[in-house]
Amino acid sequence: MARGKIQIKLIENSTNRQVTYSKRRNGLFKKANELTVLCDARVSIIMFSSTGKLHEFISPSTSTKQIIDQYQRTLGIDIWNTHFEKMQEQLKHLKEVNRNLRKQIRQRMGDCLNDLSIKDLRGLEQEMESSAKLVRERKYRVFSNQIETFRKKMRNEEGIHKNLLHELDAIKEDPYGLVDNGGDYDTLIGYQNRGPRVFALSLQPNHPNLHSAGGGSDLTTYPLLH
Amino acid sequence: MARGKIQIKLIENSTNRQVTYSKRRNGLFKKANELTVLCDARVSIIMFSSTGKLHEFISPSTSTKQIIDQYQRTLGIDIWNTHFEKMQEQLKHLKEVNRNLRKQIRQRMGDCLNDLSIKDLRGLEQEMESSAKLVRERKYRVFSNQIETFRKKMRNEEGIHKNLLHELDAIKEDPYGLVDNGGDYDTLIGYQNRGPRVFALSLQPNHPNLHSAGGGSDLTTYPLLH
DNA sequence: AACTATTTATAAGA
DNA sequence: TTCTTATAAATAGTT
Repeated sequence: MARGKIQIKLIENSTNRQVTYSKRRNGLFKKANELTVLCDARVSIIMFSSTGKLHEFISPSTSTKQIIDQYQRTLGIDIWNTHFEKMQEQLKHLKEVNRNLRKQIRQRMGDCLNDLSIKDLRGLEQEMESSAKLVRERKYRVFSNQIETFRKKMRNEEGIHKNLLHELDAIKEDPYGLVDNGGDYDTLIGYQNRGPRVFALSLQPNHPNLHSAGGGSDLTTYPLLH
Repeated sequence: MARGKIQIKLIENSTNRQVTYSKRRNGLFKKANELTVLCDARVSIIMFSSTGKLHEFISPSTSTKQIIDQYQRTLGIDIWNTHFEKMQEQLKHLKEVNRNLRKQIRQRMGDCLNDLSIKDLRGLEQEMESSAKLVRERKYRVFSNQIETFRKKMRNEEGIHKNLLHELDAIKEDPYGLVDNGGDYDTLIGYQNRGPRVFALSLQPNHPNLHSAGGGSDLTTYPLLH
């Protein structure tokens, strides 16, 4: 429209086309903006170049989403709304279910009983009693399991303790038994090998180490005593 | 842009604004069309006038839905998805809450007790016992209310019954009393009016209708648990 | 990206 | 709304 009229048909020269696209795009957006301001309108322009590049204009007072939503509403079309509304319904439903669940719990806590008939109350009471029974049984079961486990541990520890006392007695009754063997290194070595047990005993005389029995760490004492 | 320069600001005169909107809209659409042809682009223009009227331009080779879909895809599917994903998260969260609520209820029904420690079990048991007490108390209360209401009704009916018997006796003692009254229908009518109550009593003597007392709904527990 | 001759859009009036 | 037209704005082709 300057330096010569052009026909409105595809610009063959790719570079020219690109340039014209850019110039006219700016022109279009400028016009759109002027229209927005002059006439208090809301305009959304979305365009893709032949190379697939996206450009958009949106009136400052709004957003593309708003425009498209309103567009849909105006045309009564449903592009995403089917999906969207389904989700909203699902949400609503879940909230309702949730509310009911909470109510149930409250009823099971002795609250919110006003809507219940005698029949309901009787049913609820009986159910709660039998449920409480189950809880109680479970409690006893867990409890007695623990007791049993503890007893086993105790018995085990008692055995260890008894053995240790026996060894201690043996040592006391023959305190010089080792000296009789004189300079025999073998025996000494043997003694040293057995030493740790004694040291363990004498170092922790008041610590029948209950923890070790479970297995685990102190592998020295436990295996030898059985 | 002719016959005088204008400032780009809202046109105060409503008629002028309307005219300008129309003219410039045409101009914009013409430009958009030229751009489409010259540069092989695809353009979507959606606009709303200040009065909410919708106008749209779409390049002949495509459709508004296509443009909008491509727009979404190009932007990384993220115009509605923010909203959308929020909803999904909310959904997920609600489902989780739901799951927990159901678990709580199951525990209160004596099920799913495996994860609970003795402490938990003890707490649950005590709570359930005190709750059961509340339910029981409520049951007694509703029940005794109903008994009381029923007694009142009974007393009332007994009174009516007694009166009727009296009347009957009176009639027996004076079997021709009616003749004395001659054609006076009042007595007869009075008797009939009170009749239905007697029928009601005699028809449901064994149905102290317990359910109806609760009034409300059976909104309770059970349907939700499955 | 800048320039500019020319075309096009359009404000105001009819 | 549409037409007219003087004038502002856009822009094709050039640098």
